[in-house]
Amino acid sequence: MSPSQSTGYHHGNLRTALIDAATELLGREGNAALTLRAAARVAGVSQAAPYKHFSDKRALLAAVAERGYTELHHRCELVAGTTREPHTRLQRLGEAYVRFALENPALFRLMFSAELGSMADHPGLAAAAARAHGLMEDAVRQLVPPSTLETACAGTWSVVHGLACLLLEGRIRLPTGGESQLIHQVTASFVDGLMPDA
Amino acid sequence: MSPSQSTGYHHGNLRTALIDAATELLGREGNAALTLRAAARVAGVSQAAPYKHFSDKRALLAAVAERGYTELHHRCELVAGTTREPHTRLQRLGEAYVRFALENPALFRLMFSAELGSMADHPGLAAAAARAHGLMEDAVRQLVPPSTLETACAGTWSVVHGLACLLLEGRIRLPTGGESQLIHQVTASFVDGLMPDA
DNA sequence: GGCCTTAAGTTAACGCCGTCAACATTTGAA
DNA sequence: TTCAAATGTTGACGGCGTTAACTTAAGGCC
Repeated sequence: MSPSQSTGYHHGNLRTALIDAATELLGREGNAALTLRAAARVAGVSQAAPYKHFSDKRALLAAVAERGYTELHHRCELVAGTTREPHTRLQRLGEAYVRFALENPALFRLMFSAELGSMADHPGLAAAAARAHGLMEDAVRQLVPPSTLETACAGTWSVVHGLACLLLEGRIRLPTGGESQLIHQVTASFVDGLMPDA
Repeated sequence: MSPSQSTGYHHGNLRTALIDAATELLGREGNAALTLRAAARVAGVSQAAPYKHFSDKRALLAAVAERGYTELHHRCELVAGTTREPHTRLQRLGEAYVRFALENPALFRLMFSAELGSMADHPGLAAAAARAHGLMEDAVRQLVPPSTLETACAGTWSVVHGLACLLLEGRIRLPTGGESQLIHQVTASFVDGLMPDA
């Protein structure tokens, strides 16, 4: 019998079920609909049950965000694994980052929300975020001299993150060619600018 | 007698007082402390009074955000007015943007928060945001050919916005030299990369 | 100056939220 | 088998956004 089977009174795997429920609520109805009570309702337990598995609401949010970082990391790994050439690889990584954000708007917002509090309070979340970030750092390392690595890395992450945020909130007027082309052009021209001399 | 004088029962200028109160709460205690009831308490009126001036909480948030965009625009104007050389001007604009974000973290988050809903619901907010954005667009126009303006503009905004967000949420490990130097280097190297040929 | 519409306040209530204390049930190890 | 610990339940608290119903002050009109 799987550990996720319910036995009537005891749920079996409520922690995971709550993260599932929260993720679903976030994806389907947005951040405002993601409440502890709603997650409990979806999971079919009482309002206070989540407190046996999460110290407070932020702990559940952190678990959802952690799953988001893991998924982002997974997608980036796929892209990195199928692209050898360093410029192209970094550029595709950037595109994958932005695409992930646009496909999971509420989740992406949560992953960078101040609601989560300090990363220090959620070690698992910090680790998952660091793994995702590490992929990009590796790709940058193959393009720039070590002396400029930190700046180049911060710059790369900033462009893709900023582009994701601005598109997500509808702050950028889309040019002819649409979203995909803008993403391609912005990431491509940034990666070109990274090279010491063109 | 100024229109902001209270006459006992009637406040005199409650709308402005509520925006003041909300801005203060946001700055001193953060987003979570910014509630309609708290703003009303600070302004010294009852919990329902704000509804005579704002249709709902989001309308108050939009007014606060609008003020934020106006202040950001003001700061950027000062920088743009005192820097003639186009590269330097754009770079300083970027630095000013990031500095504004770091000095007003909660306000900056609100200005780009999905809580505000669509910009179409808040024309004043949209206009204030467009003015601030326009300054940057002008600076970019002096650096790149018209054919790449849109991409360059999106890229520029993305870097500075992304850098602001990541620093704000403590996601970037600070190199030796600290925040200011990182901001300077990232913006400078991006502006350098903008030029058609170095 | 008195009247009366209306803008701008008030109080009281509704349902929802996060959270906690007190209690109930199930599980598994001694 | 017994009993402690883990995992559930109910019911309550205060705070939130929001609304309805009521009260007060301001300002134009005769």
